[in-house]
Amino acid sequence: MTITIKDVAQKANVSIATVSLALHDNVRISPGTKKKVMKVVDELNYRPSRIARGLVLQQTQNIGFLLTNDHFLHTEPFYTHIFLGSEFEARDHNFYVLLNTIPNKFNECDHLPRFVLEKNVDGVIIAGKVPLEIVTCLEADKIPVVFVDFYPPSGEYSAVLIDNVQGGEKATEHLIAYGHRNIGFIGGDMVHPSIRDRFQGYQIALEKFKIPFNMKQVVTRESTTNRKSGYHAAEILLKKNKDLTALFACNDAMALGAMQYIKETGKKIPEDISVIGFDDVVEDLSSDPPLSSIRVPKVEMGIESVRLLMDYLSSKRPKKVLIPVELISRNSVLNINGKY
Amino acid sequence: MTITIKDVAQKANVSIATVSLALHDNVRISPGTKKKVMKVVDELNYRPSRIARGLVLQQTQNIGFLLTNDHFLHTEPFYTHIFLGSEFEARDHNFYVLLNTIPNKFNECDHLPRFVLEKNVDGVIIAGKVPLEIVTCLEADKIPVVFVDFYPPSGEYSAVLIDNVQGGEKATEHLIAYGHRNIGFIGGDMVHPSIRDRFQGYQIALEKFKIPFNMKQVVTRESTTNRKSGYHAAEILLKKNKDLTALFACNDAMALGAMQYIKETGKKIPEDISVIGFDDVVEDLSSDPPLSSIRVPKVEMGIESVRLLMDYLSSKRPKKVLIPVELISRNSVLNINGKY
DNA sequence: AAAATTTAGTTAAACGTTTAACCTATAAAG
DNA sequence: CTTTATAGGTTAAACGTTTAACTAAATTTT
Repeated sequence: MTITIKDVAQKANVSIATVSLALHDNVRISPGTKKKVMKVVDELNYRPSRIARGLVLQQTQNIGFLLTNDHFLHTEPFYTHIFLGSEFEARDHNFYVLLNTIPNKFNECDHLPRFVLEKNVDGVIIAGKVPLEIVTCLEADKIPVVFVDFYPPSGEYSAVLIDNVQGGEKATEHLIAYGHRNIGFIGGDMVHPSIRDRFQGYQIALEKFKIPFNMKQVVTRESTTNRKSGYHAAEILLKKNKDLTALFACNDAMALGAMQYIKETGKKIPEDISVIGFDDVVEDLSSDPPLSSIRVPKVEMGIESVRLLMDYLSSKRPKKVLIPVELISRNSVLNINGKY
Repeated sequence: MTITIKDVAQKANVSIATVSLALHDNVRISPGTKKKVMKVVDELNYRPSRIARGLVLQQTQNIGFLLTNDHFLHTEPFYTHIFLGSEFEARDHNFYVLLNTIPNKFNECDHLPRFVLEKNVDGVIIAGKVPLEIVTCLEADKIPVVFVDFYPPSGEYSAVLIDNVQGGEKATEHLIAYGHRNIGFIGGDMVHPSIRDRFQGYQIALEKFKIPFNMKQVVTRESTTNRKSGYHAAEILLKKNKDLTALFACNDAMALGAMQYIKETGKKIPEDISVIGFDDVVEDLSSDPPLSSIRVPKVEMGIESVRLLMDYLSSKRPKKVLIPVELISRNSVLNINGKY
């Protein structure tokens, strides 16, 4: 029913080889025949079957996109935006992106995503932290891999990483520029490298402006990085440090939790305490006041990850890209210069 | 390099046909040979190539998932959860889901998603409202289609739809059960059938409890359904109706906007005004107070949409499914029975 | 015991491409 | 005028499956 290269060949009165070569702009085909073929292609609205193509070319033109279930469901819209970015860029390279979430725990290579088992992808993008076993399994199968927002502790891979240190600096420097000198840091699970890097950025910024670093102004013992732990951390911090004028939370969820605690104690944001977050996932109008944050260009990260994969596919050389971040100034930070 | 059916056949000392038949549990193959083949399959870790399979079977085992750019980027996490549900179910049927966002405006069939042009899907799931032109184009290509959370004005299709009328009823009845008699309705773009249905549910509930319907307590003229229009609608409603004790917003975004307006006028939620939303996309802790809402089982909708597509693929008969919704009672609605 | 049926496999065609190897006519070189 | 090169195609094999049609041996039926 669906029209194939045969139909085109027949109607154009040439062999199917000629059609194929014409479509690939081969020099062997004269301009005249090329035009003739193209006309028929247009008339019949012919498109090569990607499946047949894939079979003979031994390539799938598919990219696997891997993240854990939790990351897909609960860290909206962070990873979904990265995914979408990868879709955009993949389209330009005529690739499809096959999403596959994996369980948070991973035991055996048997449970690798289908597209890996069935050799249905030319490469895989891994977004966020995943069980290391899966990396080992992919390694064994020699599947090209690009990591996004995560880098395994050992090995040499292509990766798209957020410049978290720079982000931590920018956030802290923004507070400093607005006159703040007693700045609390709300960190979560310090095992996660992003959090560590943001913390490092915080320290670098303090040092740069000769502000003494005080371990009392830092909470790094929360085991999670959600709203609840932000609330809890703010409580600890503000009870212990009466002189804090600003808080830097290492993600927006924690910042929201901190804001909630601050409000519940009857204090005003930003008049009494300024708050800045990280990730910029809180939509513009959905916190009160709108939360200043560090924007991470998620779609761009997805785009970049596909580029790195394409690059690796041809060069076989891993490459790392650091994605710069941007300060988004809204109304949760008060300029207190000259006030105290 | 990658092992094929030939390798298995060779090592098991049978023909490739035998391997294939054994893998499909064909009766022609004796249990002994079957076992022998399976052993080799296991040893070599063989998996049939889905591409070769697709070519001979003339089926892709792919499902296209279509939504507009806007829906993917701005209506988080609604459609992404539906998408994930479809991925789950597709996996069980050994299908892949190819996501493709389309621009909000659509001109010509040339710009159909690649997977349609290249005949790379056996069917398409369309989530949310899309330009009607695209439906026409798909119709012309005779591609099986399942709609989710949208139904085109004409034609007979498989569809997974939210029981919005029921939802409107449940929300309104909840308010009524809690003693509210003056209930405002915040609707958005009434062109969208979901909104109309939710409004209808509101009316049905009022009627059921013999509460007079008052057009003054209703805003249906907002052109969008976001936070901002919720804010605006609440303003109109509360200025006009001093006796309102509760608001039913036809989605959570508008509910949040309404809450913001209420708070800004110095009133308390739920003490002064109760608010209930719809969709339950606001995460448990991220509004203050936590917003009561009507939960829509998004993942289940995705699952159901794949089931309908599978069903259609074998039966060629369109089928519609109404998805029931659930009241999620949190703290934005006050029980005022006996208070007035 | 011959014929018919059943069992358990094999052979080969088909799916729709790509492309190396081959062919034929024409142009250029010797 | 013969040989060689070039231009512009065509033929056929290959990719990895599935499956209809075939076959040979074993078993059952007559």
